[in-house]
Amino acid sequence: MYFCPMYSKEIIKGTLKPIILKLLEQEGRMYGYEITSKVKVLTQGKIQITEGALYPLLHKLEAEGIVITEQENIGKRIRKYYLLTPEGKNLATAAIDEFLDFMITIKSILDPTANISYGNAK
Amino acid sequence: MYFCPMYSKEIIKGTLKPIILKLLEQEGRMYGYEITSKVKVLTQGKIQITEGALYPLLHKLEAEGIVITEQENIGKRIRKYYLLTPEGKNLATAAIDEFLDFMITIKSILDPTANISYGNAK
DNA sequence: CTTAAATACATAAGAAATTTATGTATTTTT
DNA sequence: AAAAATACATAAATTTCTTATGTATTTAAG
Repeated sequence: MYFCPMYSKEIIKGTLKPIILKLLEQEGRMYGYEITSKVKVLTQGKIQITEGALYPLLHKLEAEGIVITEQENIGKRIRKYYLLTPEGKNLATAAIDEFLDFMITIKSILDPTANISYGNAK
Repeated sequence: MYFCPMYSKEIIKGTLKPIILKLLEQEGRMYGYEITSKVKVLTQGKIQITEGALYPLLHKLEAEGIVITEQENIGKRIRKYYLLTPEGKNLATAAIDEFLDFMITIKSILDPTANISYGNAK
């Protein structure tokens, strides 16, 4: 039985950052591998963040002061937790709100019927 | 009074193709400039497709057999209409469905509360 | 017990999508 | 008469992500 294929690659463009910021906002702190597995579970395998996309983005967010890191030793392995800075929290809220708003806009084009509302508008 | 700013650039990545395919499916045929203005109006200026993104994409869709063109002379100006081929219509339907599905998935992460449904699920 | 899979990080080369900039020319509005 | 809108187009640069590769530890499976 086959179900839940991954989305085509182009479609995910631009969504990684909001996803990561949302998860960090929600969970307080997360490490890289944890983010990929969490997203995989949450999306039933439909979104699989690649390491080549994740780690450079996390490093960039750190360089920009959006996140800070805490290292922990798990046995002989290193685990690097990422946390939002106060500035990062503001940015996260803004980025998530913008993305949700954006999705309403896109949906109004791609699925116009869904936009007809009678009294239960936002 | 200021409202309706444009979305940040990153956010729009990956949405151009589904938008164009949807509009062509809906309108039957459209020319490039018409697509940009229609999208601008539909989104209250929040999405402004740049020509540098639009035209190369339309040419690519043509090269791939997803659309065909019809030229018309408006005075001394040329207007190039784009139409979906039968193959393009199938692709359009698939791409739009995938995108709508993708948005449900993303929304379940970015706005988990919106996902709690009691009996009115799709 | 030893091999494969999972955990956990990282980076570099290349592809793809888009922005920014630039160009040409006509038509309409101010 | 000039500015803005219409209408196309392309090229260079940037951003974002994929693919590929690398290292090393820990757990599960055969």
